[in-house]
Amino acid sequence: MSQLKHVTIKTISEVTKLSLTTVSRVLNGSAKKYRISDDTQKVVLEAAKKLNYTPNQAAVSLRLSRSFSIGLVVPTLSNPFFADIASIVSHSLRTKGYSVVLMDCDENEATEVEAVKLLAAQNVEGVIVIPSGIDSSHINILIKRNIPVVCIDRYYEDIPVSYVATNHYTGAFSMTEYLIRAGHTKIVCIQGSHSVVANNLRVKGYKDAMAANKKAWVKVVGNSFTQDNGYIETRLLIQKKERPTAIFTLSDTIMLGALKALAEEKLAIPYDISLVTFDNSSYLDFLACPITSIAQPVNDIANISIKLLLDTIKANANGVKLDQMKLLISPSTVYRQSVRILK
Amino acid sequence: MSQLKHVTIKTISEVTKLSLTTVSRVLNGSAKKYRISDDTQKVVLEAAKKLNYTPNQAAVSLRLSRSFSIGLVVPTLSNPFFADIASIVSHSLRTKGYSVVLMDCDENEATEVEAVKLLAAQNVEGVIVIPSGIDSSHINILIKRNIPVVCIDRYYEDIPVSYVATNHYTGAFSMTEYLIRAGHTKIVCIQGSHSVVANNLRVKGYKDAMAANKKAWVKVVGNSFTQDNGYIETRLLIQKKERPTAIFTLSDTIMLGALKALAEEKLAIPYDISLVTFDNSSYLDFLACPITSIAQPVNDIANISIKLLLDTIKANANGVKLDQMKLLISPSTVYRQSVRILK
DNA sequence: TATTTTTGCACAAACGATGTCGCAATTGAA
DNA sequence: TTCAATTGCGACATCGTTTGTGCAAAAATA
Repeated sequence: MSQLKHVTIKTISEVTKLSLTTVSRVLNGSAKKYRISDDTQKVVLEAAKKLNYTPNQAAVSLRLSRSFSIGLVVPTLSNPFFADIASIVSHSLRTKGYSVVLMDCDENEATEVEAVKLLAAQNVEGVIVIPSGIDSSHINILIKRNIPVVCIDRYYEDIPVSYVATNHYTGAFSMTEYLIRAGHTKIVCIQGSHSVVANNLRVKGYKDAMAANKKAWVKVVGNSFTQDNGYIETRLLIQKKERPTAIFTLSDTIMLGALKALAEEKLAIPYDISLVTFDNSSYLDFLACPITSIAQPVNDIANISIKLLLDTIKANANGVKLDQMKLLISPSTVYRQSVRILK
Repeated sequence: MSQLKHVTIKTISEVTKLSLTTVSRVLNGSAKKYRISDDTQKVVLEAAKKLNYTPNQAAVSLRLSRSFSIGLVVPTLSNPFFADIASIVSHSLRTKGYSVVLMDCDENEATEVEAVKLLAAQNVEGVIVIPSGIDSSHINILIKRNIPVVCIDRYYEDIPVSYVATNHYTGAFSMTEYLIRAGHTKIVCIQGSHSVVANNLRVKGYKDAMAANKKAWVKVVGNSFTQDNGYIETRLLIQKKERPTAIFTLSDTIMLGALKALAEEKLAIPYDISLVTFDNSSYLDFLACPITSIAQPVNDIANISIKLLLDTIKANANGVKLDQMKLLISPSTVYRQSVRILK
């Protein structure tokens, strides 16, 4: 069971009869700075290749006190929105020389606290977090250790971290206005969870748009981002005498439930009732009636977060403290055929 | 700009007037082994707490030559199947003391090779990889470095790594038999990419089931796991004189395309045509007609992979080489209302 | 030829934590 | 009182890198 010994610069040094120093300098690219001759460089490089050398990152990290890694904290990757962000973050950061330590928190706040502590102990150089909950105290662990943080989709009043999010408010506002311009007056909003800031902003956008257009028929129902919620609320809505002319579901999950309820009652979209939603899942195009939806700017959010984090890290390294940034990215609306034009 | 100095065991040693050795022993739990008195322990622990000490992982790694981290290589998290696996892997491994380094390869083989190299350099203790491509040479980098590997969903003939996958063959076979038992004879299979092993196994399952039941009308069309592919092939199929009675799409993406084509031609499921698929996305329940589907055993696959990897790591540490395992997990079928019973 | 300058490389000290040895002081036995 | 055993802790080397400093030999200048 020949335990194959690790190849280190020492190995190479012995093989090439050159000092550790020289080998190190060639291998980490500072050869010209220290005037290592081309011949010597060639010798080292060849030996390294032949021995299949890779530097020991732990040693490098220790010496340089840099980890070359960044933490990514997400509520759960089962949510496509978070998964898409994770996807972009992961391979974008890799091209910039960082590896990504993933922490899936299973939508559990306590788990998130643990995750953050672990990341702090690992000396990650920065953290992108999509918070699962309300509390912010764990983020302070990172702040105290001077680790740059960028939040996605949730804003903390009390701590100075940058954040970037969809502009839920304007998204919902403009979608509601679109319905109003199409002649709808009885527009119902089926919301998700009250404890989610994004939800409340969307609701506010809807309400403000209704108010701005002097619509009296303002109605918000529901309480969770689930298909069941959408199904139940829709069933209740359509069996009333005064049926809404349009339903605005605040997520695609809710929308699916609504769809099922409508199908059961043989109500056709958009003839019998109009339906719009938030999220723009890829399957919307392929439903019996393609559904008009607000699309979260996933790419922008991910890329801006990365840039923000990297800038903060760089500034930090130079002793500069960057101002907190609060970025709201406007979502786009994807118009399909689920809204009936009433006027 | 008071650069707050890192708190190390040295700091604690100075504060407590105890030696580095003693502090270290208390802090890493080997106090009783070295007979450190309770008083001393208390002193150290309190100092550590007050100073908010966390061990430097790089130093620990270097010293112990362990990284406490495991690599996870996925084609892309935009695919919910991979995202779900990543989700489970991430928080399950965390509870076992490992952190997960995520490598999203954007479905690009070259990127995957780079990702694997990076993981090797980081001395991860093991790697779970869902390969993007056919080639296996990069996996050898890990093998050579004695890093345990478990593959998901793809089997390499030429290298001794364990793998676990859905039993695509039996899944497709039994679904096809179900259609046959329901009286269907003209069953078309719309496949995904030929270069994906999973696809070919599913196709084989379909063909074998048809052959086993002496059905002459065997027909496989299509060439990619996309909605467009499903749409185009379905349009072609339904305008022929001899229209199939059932369509078996090999992924939900393909299914969505088929659905669109059927809706455009006002063909109702299951009255005019039956439709079954592979993947079981959560929205299948909420389509106009809920679609019968094969569900990949995501949880089992993820958990078994983890167990396999951890076992291999443990065995490796003891100098034992575990046998390669090849596990095929049978998928389940979720029966909904998209199949018409013809007899 | 003598002196300065440049070229090419090596020594040694870190980074933070762990583990092997060893030594003093305390306790117990004789 | 004496010697052995036990208790409680510290000095030091080490893991694999990087880097400031130093010092020969070669080249350039005088």
